[in-house]
Amino acid sequence: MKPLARSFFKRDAVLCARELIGCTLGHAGTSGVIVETEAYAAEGDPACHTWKRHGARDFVSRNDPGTAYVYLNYGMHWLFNLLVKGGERDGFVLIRALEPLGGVDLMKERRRRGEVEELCNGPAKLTQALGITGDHHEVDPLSVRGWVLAKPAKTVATITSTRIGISQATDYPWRFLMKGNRCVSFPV
DNA sequence: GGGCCGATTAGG
DNA sequence: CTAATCGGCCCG
Repeated sequence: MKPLARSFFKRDAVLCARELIGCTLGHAGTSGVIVETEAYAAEGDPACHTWKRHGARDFVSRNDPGTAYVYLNYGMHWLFNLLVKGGERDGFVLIRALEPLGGVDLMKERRRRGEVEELCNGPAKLTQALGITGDHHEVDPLSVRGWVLAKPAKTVATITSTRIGISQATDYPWRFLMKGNRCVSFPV
């Protein structure tokens, strides 16, 4: 397990989303293996925030690759993305599910419920379990203390499907899951 | 300023 | 199936 380099986020956003499967994400005493992601492209993707929001476009131009893009959805759920920039396609990778690894008791405390496999099997569940909020918007996990972002020793088998929970560009095959993992949000 | 909508979740 | 709950966007 090696820490991800800045260059990991300096390439095609869709490729990056696929390669994040199997990587470890950690924050504030908790960590998990990334088992589900989705890619959103800064250009030409109606489902990406950059399509409508000036603020999102500004975020892309202002920040370095690897920076966290955290936003509030439905007025109550924080969703965690990583900025990909400087490669073929700029964009974001939404982290949608983790397999809990470390600090499981702390996760349960923060979530106040759940079987281990339901602690992080959704984009808003995992931010709650890892203690990620709007305070972490625009922070850089690659250089800020308390964060872990690391690569697995071996490559993992992934499954590709269309993105879920959106109403625009529903046919893009930009959702990635770890093959056979039970901690994904909605199994294919 | 008002109305609408959403990359979701838990509970009935 | 729906309520919860609020920032950003589009009007006007």
